Formats: sequence, C-alpha cells, structure tokens
Amino acid sequence: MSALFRKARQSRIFQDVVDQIQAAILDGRIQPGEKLPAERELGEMLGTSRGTLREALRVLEQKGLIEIRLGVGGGAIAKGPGGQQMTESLDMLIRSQKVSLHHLAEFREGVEGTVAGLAAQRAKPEDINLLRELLQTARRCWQAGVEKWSDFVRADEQIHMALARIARNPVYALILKTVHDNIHIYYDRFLPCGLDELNENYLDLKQLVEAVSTGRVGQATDLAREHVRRFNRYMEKKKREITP
Amino acid sequence: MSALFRKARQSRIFQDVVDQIQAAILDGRIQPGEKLPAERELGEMLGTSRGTLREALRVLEQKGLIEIRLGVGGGAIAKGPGGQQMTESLDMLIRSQKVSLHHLAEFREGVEGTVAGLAAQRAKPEDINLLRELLQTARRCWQAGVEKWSDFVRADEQIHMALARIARNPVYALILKTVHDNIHIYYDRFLPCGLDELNENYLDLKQLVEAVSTGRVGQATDLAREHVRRFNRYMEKKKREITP
DNA sequence: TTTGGCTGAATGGTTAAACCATTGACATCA
DNA sequence: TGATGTCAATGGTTTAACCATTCAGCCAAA
Repeated sequence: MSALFRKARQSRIFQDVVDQIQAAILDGRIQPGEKLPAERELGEMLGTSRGTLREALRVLEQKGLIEIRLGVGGGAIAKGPGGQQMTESLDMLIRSQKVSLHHLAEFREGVEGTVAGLAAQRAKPEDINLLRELLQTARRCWQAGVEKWSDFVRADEQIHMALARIARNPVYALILKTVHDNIHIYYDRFLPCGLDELNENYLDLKQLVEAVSTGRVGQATDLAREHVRRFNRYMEKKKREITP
Repeated sequence: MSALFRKARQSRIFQDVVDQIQAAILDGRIQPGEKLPAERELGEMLGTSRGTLREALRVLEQKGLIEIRLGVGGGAIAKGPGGQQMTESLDMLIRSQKVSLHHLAEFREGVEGTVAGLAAQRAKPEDINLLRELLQTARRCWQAGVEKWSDFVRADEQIHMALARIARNPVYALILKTVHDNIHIYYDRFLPCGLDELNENYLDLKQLVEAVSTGRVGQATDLAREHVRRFNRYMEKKKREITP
C-alpha cells in the first residue's frame, strides 16, 4: 500500500505561483532578461495577495531563476538556470562538515582526469589554438615570477575550464565550476606560493596541453590527475602549516 | 578601486534572518529534527513582522534546511543539508535544454568508472559481504524474470550506491545520487525491458562485484563504464523507438 | 472496550491596507 | 550647462485580521 498513494497535495498558493513562473521560464515562454510585471500587478493577474506572491518570488530568487531590482523600472527579471545553486549546496555540505576539502579534492582529481581524456579525444584545431593561447598567458604570468602568482592561478583555472568546454559536455563544465568555486572559497587564503611550485605547475600545464593537442587520451588523463593531485598535496601542506 | 569596496549591503531583513538561522543549523547550534519556535513567537524574537519572517522561512525551505509542518505541534523543523537542491538544479538545466540526457549519461559513465576503481582499492571485507548480499538480491530478481524488472533495477541501483559509499567519498555518493535521480525522472517510463538485457545486466553486475572484491582496480573501472554505457545505449534505443 | 465524532487551542496560510526606502526620469534654477 | 529638487514607480516592511489544518482530549453510541 505504501507506494500506492502520495500525500494529498497541500494547497499552498505560493507553490502554485512558483510552479507557473518556473515552467514559463524553463520552457522559454519567458526569456532570460525579460521583466515580469510589478508585484502589485502580477498579484492581481494571479489572483493572490502581494504577500503570497512575494513568498513565491523569494523561492524563485533562491532557485536562481529571477533577480530582483529596486526602484523605478525595477522588479523581477528572469534569468536562465545556472550552477549557482549547486555551488551553494556544496558549500553548505562543507560548512556542515558532511564533506571535507579532502573529499572534494579527490573528486576533482577524478573529474579533471576524465575531462582531459575527453578533451584529447574531441579537441578541434581551433580548440587547440585557444589552449595554446591560454598557455601563453600562463607562461607570461610564470615568467613574471611569484608576484603574479594569483594571475597564474587564474590562467590555470581558465585552461581547466577550457578543457571542460572542449570535452563538449556541459555537465562536466558545470560540475567543474562548482568544485572550483568551492575550492576557492576555502583555499584562496593559502595562495601565495613559492617559485618551485610555480615552475612545476607551468610544466604540468605545458605537458597537459601538448598531450591534449596530440590526442593522447591516456596521457592527458594521467597528467591532469597528477597536476591536480600535486596541487592538493601542496594545499594540504600549507593548511597544516598555517592551522596546525 | 573597483575591487576595494563591495556594494553596500542592501538591507533586506529577511536575508539577515536567513543567514542567522542557516548559520545556526550548519554549525550545529540547531540540530536536525529540532523544532524552531512558532512563527509569531520567532518573529518577536527576531524583531520582525510575520510576513518578513515567512519570506525567510520560504528561502530556508527551498535550500532544504527546514521543513514546515502544519497544525498543532507543527512549525519549522531543522534538517541537515542534503542533495535535494542539487537534484532540482540539474533537473532545471535539463528542462531548459541546457543539458541533454546524453550529456548526463556520458557524465555518469565517467563517474561510475572512477567510483568502481576507488571502491576496488578501498573495499573492506564487510563491504565485500554487503556487495555479495546485494548481488544475491539482484540474482533473485533476475531469476524471477522480466516481471521483476523494476525490482532488479532497484537492486542494480543499490549496488551502484553501495560502491559509492565503499569509495568512502561522500561527494561521489552525492553526485551519483543526483545523477540517478535525474535519470529516473526521465527514463523510468521506458523501463519494461527484454530478457536479453536482464541477463546481460546481471552478468555485468556479477563481474563488477567480483572485480571490486578482488581489488582489480582497472578491471572494475572498465566494467563499470561498460555496464553504464550499455544501459545508455539501450535507453537511447528505446527512446528512439517510442518517440521517433 | 472500541469507534466515531465533537470541540478548542495551536499553528501555518492568506488577505488587505498602509507606510517606508530606493531609484530613475524629468523639471527647475543658478 | 550643470547641479539640484521633485515626483512617481516599485520593492521592503509592518500590522491586524481571518481561514485551514492538525492534534489532544473528551464523550457518546455501538
């Protein structure tokens, strides 16, 4: 019997409003950037009070489907769904200590490896050009020395995200962005690094780009994993030094 | 100058309430299962009107941090953060066609492969016993024939989730659950399957459990990937048949 | 004794009307 | 011309009231 019935729908008007607006945004009847009517007006259209409508808008805002602006010409503006909610969800799991940075780092290792492998399979000539350009940027930051470390990190991340796009699977891009964002939240304070790590990292990237460019799938996978693993080991070491 | 200042905090009282309650839940000052005061009372404690407090509660509910019950003894009950929000986020991306089921399936292939490899490295004797038990359950469903197909699928999924736990990294368990949930949302209607697929699937699982039990990392990885890939191919075929 | 129903209190769900704060467009004035 | 004031649109908040749901306790009929 247990699976036969579901709990009878508790009619919550604001939930119905959420569903209506969400559906309209997700199937494109409301385009990203489009402005919804003002609260008082929309409330009248939907036959609800302003308070109830506002509860619905709070939910939609939290889901990342609308953004609310103040003042004249303000109101609810539709946005496409993105990964922001995922980033936040992962952040909560870390804060509540259900997930440790070590777990996240290990996960990243696996994902970056797979991504690099797919990228090596699928890279087109223009992708390879882009990678080489990004590598040049990283090279300039590297040559500028430890002063430009944070720029180097940015270039490094751009190469990783580029690989995810080259893998031509938005799920990987989304997951990788989520993981990177969360790693930044917690690791950025450890950033300033030594020259050795900088050199090592640049060489990693150079080899990785080369492997992807020449379509060596296995090698790209291994290099990406090793690159991430080295970063993780280094960050753990710094973390132990700073917060013993 | 641009990075020196952030936009002065737009005072939205409900956001402050959200932050306070969220922080209390995440660092354990409010335990999961604990009941918050009634709206009227909590509003008074926080110095806000009921309407504003309710907007905050809607946000917390959407984040999956509280659950609201009606009637006497009802109110807001704290929950630990979970993956529900991630599942929903991925669902929205699929609905808005930013992610296709093909993308999701490919991602699953990579993740299940990595998970199986980690599980092969880390399985303890009791883990292996659990896997063998789950395999027995699957075997019984298999022997019962195509009638019990949906039970077999459930057993199959339990084995996959068990592998994620054996991998001892909650991020993999979380991501895998998210992916499975979304695949179910869209693939369940294609479920009834033929005997050949059932046989094939059972043999896959048997080999996979064997490889994990004997610690053969590479073999476990490949078997898991191939198992998922076969499932994907089959589902795509069904999908083309049903919705040409 | 068990069952069904009644009642009252606690609590979330909804409404309505009013006021405040922010913003941008436009008019005004030096 | 440029700075400044004014006004209307719009979201943010408050208040007070009423409705709907749920649960505990009680009571009467089977």
